[in-house]
Amino acid sequence: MIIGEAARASGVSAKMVRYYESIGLVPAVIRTGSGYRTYQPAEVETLRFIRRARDLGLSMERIKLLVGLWQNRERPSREVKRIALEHVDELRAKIGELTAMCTTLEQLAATCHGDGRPDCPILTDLAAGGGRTVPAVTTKVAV
Amino acid sequence: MIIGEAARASGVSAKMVRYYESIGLVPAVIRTGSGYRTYQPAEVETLRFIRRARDLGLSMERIKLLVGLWQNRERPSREVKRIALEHVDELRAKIGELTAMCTTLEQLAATCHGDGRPDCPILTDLAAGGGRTVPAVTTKVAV
DNA sequence: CGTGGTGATTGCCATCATAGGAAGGTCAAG
DNA sequence: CTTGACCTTCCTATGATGGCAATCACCACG
Repeated sequence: MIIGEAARASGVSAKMVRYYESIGLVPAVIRTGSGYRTYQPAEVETLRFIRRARDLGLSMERIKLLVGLWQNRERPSREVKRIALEHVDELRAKIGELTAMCTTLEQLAATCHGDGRPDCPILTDLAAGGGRTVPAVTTKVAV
Repeated sequence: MIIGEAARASGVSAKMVRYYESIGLVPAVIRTGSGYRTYQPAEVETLRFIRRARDLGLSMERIKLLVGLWQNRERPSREVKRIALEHVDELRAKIGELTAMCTTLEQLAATCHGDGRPDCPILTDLAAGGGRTVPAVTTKVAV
């Protein structure tokens, strides 16, 4: 299989396949005489694994760990679970942040009549400081 | 006021103040003879406005619109409300995505015994395809 | 055997908002 | 005058991906 076929079979774009190889997430594969990358079923499966992990919002760093654990038959499941739960914690934190923002904005919007008149509590609040906004604690979870 | 003072007074870093100027979010300010940017109270207030909008997770694009509306005394509050509600919709969508990911991962983690044994349903599921994962619909809301 | 079309290769640029640093100029206090 | 804090511009990096361009490889058809 060459890269386009492996891409279709795994759901990872050819571009991303090369990128994953360049950052060492997957090892370099065997090339044909003319330089085309060739993929074995096991390598396609790894790509699919990575794709699903990304769909769950895991960072490259954690996916790297998981791929390593996945390919090691001796791994303790404790490790895998720990990584998964760390990610769950981050997801929850992020959800909390977004929810707080959403709530604040909804409240502001609710008090804005939203017609042709210029006075607007949303702008007033942004200008004055609205002490109830939650500062954005930037985390790494971005999907 | 020079940039460091304006930064402290507004909560926006000096670095970001220059960046906002470079992208046209705020107009260029008057310089001293030696090239230092000088800030008037009104300009500091604008920076504070921007900072609060960012704390609510608004994109630069929307903040640009809001700053324009804020400085226009004739604006219809309808416009402001529309922008705010668009952002609320995006926040809700993002929260939904993250929640789905979180739920999936929590369920997987719950079925993993997490001890020294190597068998792990989390890895099994990632490898096999776990049809209940929600594909990551990338939106622009990232805080 | 030539040619056309599809797909591979590498490499560079862009995103978005922010952080860090280097190299050099400016200013106020000691 | 020196020191140190501050300013200036420019460059680089982040994370994951998309896009573009030049060049090359392959297959099928005439």
